[in-house]
Amino acid sequence: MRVLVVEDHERLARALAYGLRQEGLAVDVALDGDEAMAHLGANRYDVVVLDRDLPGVHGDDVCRALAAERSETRVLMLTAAGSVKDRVEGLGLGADDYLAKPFDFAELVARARALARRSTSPLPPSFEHGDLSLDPSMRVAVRAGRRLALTPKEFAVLEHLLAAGGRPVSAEELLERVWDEAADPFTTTVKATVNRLRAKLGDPPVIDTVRESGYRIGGP
Amino acid sequence: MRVLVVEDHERLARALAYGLRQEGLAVDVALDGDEAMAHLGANRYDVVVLDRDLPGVHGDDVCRALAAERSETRVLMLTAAGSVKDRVEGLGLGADDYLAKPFDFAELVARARALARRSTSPLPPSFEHGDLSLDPSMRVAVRAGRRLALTPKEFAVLEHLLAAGGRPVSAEELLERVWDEAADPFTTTVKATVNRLRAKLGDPPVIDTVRESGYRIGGP
DNA sequence: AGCCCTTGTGACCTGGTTGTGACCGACGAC
DNA sequence: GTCGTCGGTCACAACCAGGTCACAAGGGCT
Repeated sequence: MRVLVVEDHERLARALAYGLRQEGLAVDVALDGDEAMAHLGANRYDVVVLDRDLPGVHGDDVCRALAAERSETRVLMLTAAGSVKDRVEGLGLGADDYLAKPFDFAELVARARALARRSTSPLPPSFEHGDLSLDPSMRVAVRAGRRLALTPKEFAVLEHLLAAGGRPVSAEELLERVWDEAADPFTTTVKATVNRLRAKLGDPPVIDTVRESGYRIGGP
Repeated sequence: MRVLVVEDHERLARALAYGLRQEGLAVDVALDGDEAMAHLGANRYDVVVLDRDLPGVHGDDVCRALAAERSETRVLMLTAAGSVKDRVEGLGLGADDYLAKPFDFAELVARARALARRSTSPLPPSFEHGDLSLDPSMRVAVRAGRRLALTPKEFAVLEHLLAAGGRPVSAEELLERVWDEAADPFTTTVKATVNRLRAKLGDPPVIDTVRESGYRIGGP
């Protein structure tokens, strides 16, 4: 677990770093806002312990910057002022937690740990093929930089073809996967849908036909 | 944003629920630990405001149970005792934040919001999208320099769509997150609310419809 | 009490999506 | 070359997800 301590009082900064290291955390120190920004640009931290009153770039601005780039890094803000108003303000800025000086050191550690505990987010799968990309979770398909307006069926068919990764997919398989169990194998539905899909995909062609076997995504 | 209030003093529970609803949150109430577990099993909450002293299943146990199943739900613990020792203990149990009675209501709300923000993904305290900006903590939405008069439900829906960051959000998901348990899944409520929201947002359109997938914030 | 704002509700409308069959065109077998 | 088969193309109609609207219940505020 990696922590950045941002605190302009050098004495306090050292004490914090020492204490946190004793707890088994990896700690870097920044003595002002600019230094903090530099560290944050260079490394990935789980938690930033951030003094609000800083020379140079203000603590609030560091906080805002992190929020603006949707960083994974959590912010635990420290402040001299302990009034309720300040606390609410700090949380409003995008801080994830707030501690007023003077604080108990055990509490600081406990809070830092609580913040770091769940800071991971899984990446959704998406497909790329040449100038075509498709993101199922976003429900977005892009060809050559242009967003495609695909209908649900078209999107689902394209998704399956991409997921097959070049393997030919038969009409029966598509019927089974994309359509529901009421699928009538003797209709021309798949043909029609693929036809419309191809039209929307434009040139050069993406979907090849393999006679007797079905459709597949063409070579790059 | 969906919240479960667990508090055995009915009077306080009602007051909390009322106040949080005023803030535009969807609130359910449980009056003891067993009720709490039942609610937690049935629904997905962003935050649980949890009294520590409870009849039946103790607050600490509710907390442990959530921690054990690595739930996404954040716990904001309330306690009569305000000593530092208690606070550390609470955090150690898996609570994400801790508030001693008597507490300031504005702070409770701010902390609940901050916790909820963490639970979905690390989100900035405010959203910007084109000429639209929205600040949840201030409950202010602005389009093209003009402040929008949004109702609580409209605001919450817009907030969720912005928080989803372009991912389509289904009507079910919105019902689940913005409305509380009293919501009837077979009604046209979401449609109507989105309709009114669109009208207030004006042109050009901000909310796209993705057929069979839901609504999403449109392209930049 | 009376007013107004918010929200829920159902009826109705609408346009895109999809299924369908007729027809066409390409390719391979002989 | 001729034929047969498979796949492509097209226009059309039905369907249904979603949009719109008016109204009413509920609750807060004066």
